[in-house]
Amino acid sequence: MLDALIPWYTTHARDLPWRAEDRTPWGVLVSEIMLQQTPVARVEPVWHAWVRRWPEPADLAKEEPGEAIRAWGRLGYPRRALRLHGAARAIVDEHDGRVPSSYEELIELPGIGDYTAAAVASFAFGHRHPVLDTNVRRVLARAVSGRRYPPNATTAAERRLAEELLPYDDAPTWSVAIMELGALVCTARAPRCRDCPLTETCAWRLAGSPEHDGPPRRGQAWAGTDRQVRGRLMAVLRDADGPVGKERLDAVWADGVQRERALDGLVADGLVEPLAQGYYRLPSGPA
DNA sequence: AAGGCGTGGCT
DNA sequence: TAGCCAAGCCT
Repeated sequence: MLDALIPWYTTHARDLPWRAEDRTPWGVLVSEIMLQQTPVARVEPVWHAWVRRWPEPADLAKEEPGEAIRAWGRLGYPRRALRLHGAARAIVDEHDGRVPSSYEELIELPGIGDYTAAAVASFAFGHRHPVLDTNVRRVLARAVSGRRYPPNATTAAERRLAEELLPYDDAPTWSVAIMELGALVCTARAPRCRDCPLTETCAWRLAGSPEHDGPPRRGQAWAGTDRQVRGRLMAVLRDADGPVGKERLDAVWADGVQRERALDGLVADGLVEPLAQGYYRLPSGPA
């Protein structure tokens, strides 16, 4: 089933740098972390700058964590930068500076969960692991299960299906192909079924493209949340050369209770380092 | 296991 | 316009 995926991929794949012939495991790992919840177009320039500046895990491991956060720029979810820095240090300390190749070792690294461990093991090392990201889940929901969207949380049935479908011959190419189809054609909001190589056998199409049934899909509040305040605080610290006085942080949000809560949260998360005299900076410390 | 966690483009 | 959405992870 889904035999048309790889032929479609060979003619429609985007030319992305972390897929190039000369890709490195470190470059693949960096790309996968950056791509967590962040679109390709925003990742690409930051990825180039990152791997040029830190070509090996050891290069990043020597830096302060704050430098990683600053280089992360506006990709969002800056905890990922902190965890990537932590992963680089763990790779140096525990793996002789080389990105480990096994799923079991990869998933032990900070910021690497099931998806990213499977993706790096597959795309950097050619191993066979089901790569179950949001694109794959959506394509399988439609093409196989006849539903517009997959369940909110990944189910055992989805894992079983992904494992059953994954070929033993060149699993990584199959995985990147189904991901690419989800990203370019079988998109969430307005799928381009006319351009889809699976359209004639797609269970969702054959069922008449029914609307989503099941519990509503969870949205993410933004305006007025602590996340918005945290984002503003981090922007000030990122754009500053050195320590920042409290009064400059106080200027980003009027509600003092919420502002303090957000700042405390950033400190607790290790994203901000408090200094004496009411000054703050991006973290210099070990973690 | 449900919710927190950034950012910006697209419809 | 205001949501919706983007290669998730962690607790």
